[in-house]
Amino acid sequence: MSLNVVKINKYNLPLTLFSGQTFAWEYNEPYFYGSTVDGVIKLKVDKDKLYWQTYPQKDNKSLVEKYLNLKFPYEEMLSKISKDIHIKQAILQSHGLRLLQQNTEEMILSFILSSHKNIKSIKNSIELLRFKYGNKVTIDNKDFYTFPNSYVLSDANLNDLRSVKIGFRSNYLKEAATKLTDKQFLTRLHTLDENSARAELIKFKGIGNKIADCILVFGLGIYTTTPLDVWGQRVLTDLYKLDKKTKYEDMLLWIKDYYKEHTGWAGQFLFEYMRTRYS
DNA sequence: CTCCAGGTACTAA
DNA sequence: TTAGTACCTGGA
Repeated sequence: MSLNVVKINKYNLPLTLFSGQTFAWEYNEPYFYGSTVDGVIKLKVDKDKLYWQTYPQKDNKSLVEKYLNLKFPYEEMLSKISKDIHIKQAILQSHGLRLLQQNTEEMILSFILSSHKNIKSIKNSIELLRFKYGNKVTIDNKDFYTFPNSYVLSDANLNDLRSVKIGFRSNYLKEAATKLTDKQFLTRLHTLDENSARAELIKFKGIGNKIADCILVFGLGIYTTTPLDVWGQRVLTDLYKLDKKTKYEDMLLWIKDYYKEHTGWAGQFLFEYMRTRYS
């Protein structure tokens, strides 16, 4: 199957796909394969050209454009957030890092699995989940499995769900999937402002502050906030000298006030900076 | 064997 | 509102 091509500028694909926003990707030189709920996306970069194809529905340009957030005014944002030495270094170190815009349903379901687990373990569970409940798509003689939709997961037997090694999260996953089968919920979620959307997300069992912010930024494309995990909080205490006892909400208020409408982007750069510096 | 993970729910003050 | 604790499980 032939690949489509689109011009890109300052887009660091590997960094973006493996920066913790998504657990859907694998690299098989020279291709990246992303198994999402909307199908499998295959990508390859050659200088300023991005080659792509989607499966099983071919040539799904809108999916790729949206997922990779290709239309976002990147340079403009960079100049606005370059306010101090820390962020400038972070941008320099991770030039071309982008925020993806992933399917909201997949964001909710996959990030519920992320709590109190390490990245390797999260990836492993999601891979098992796709294998067990997703649709098989064969590309380049290799089998991929899409991320299961909410109907499939809401129907899943709890003991079967547990076999993907998600422990106590299996209840949360099934409950969330059931709620997500109501498509009006998602439609409405997309119309809400940041705080209303967060309030709705936190109603899910298994979603608290941090995961809600992940979904707001990586799924809904709301950039007035950012998830503050352990690394994000370290950014604020170590680089910006906030008191270590500051609560999540207050840390968030601080960084939101500082980076305004581009908080999500700044947070992503700083997170990456901190993670690679101290881990 | 023990410890802990890119958090969250639950309970008691 | 705030602090303390348990949680499935695999990997270090």
